[in-house]
Amino acid sequence: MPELPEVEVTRRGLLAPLSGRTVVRVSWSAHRLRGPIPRKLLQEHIAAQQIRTIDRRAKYLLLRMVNGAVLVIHLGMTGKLGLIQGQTTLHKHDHLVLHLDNGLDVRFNDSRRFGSIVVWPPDHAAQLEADFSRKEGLEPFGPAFIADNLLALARGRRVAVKSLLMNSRLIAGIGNIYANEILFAARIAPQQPAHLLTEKEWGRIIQESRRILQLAIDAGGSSISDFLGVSGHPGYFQLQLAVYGRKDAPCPRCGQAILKTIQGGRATYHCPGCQPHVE
DNA sequence: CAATATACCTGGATGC
DNA sequence: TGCATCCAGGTATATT
Repeated sequence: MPELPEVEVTRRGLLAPLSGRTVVRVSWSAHRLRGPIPRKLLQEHIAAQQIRTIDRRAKYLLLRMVNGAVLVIHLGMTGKLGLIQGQTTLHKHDHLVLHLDNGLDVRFNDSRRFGSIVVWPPDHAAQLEADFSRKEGLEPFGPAFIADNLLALARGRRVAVKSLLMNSRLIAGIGNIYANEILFAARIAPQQPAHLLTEKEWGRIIQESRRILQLAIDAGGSSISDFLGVSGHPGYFQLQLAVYGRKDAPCPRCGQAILKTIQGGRATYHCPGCQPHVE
């Protein structure tokens, strides 16, 4: 579910309510997520500790504790973080609860359990973060997200430009919904081999990436099936989607029918009129 | 190395 | 109503 905008909306929703709060207790479900829940590390380094701030890298949230530990949370496909009164009954698929010193809970709910929870202990946090960050791609809002760098990344890669955009080791935060939308806005066919794109075309991808991701953040994210912000409110960017999920509907720009294809195993939407495939 | 397939899960939509 | 089937926003790992 959550791509960069949804993760960022979650971060912004949690930042003020959590900054300076103390996690008095941590509890968890019996299930594993993508990996096992690190019970011991949660107990040792997160319980009874104060939260300093929350950052985002790629689609990961980094809850930084005053003691130097970092709680790393990935929402997977169906993960949500909610802020709720502590006495509320646990819901199905609640897998982690941070009990705060003001009686509120932060609850991580994830039905498909594709999310992940990792703790970096204070002693090793800097090294672990450096190792982690090196494996993640360019941040779309970062200073290195420039045409020269994308041109270099694409050099020699015959893979479709959409697959390159979604490759998290190369570019961070862009998943299937926003890859489709960005390429539509940039008027580039998703199946275009990446190495054929010009510097000018990469420039359009950069500009449209930033514009669309920012619009989506401002709209509270996209609630396609079940994304909710921390207060339980949905996002509204799905109402502005031009191509994603709109097979056979008229293109908002030229009126031609939107095509749905499968590319790299993922549903791909584009307008054959506005995004011509050039060989 | 690059590209594709598969596995991890539940639940909602769809079709019979 | 029930049941089978397909599909879903991500990513790590295996396979070609």
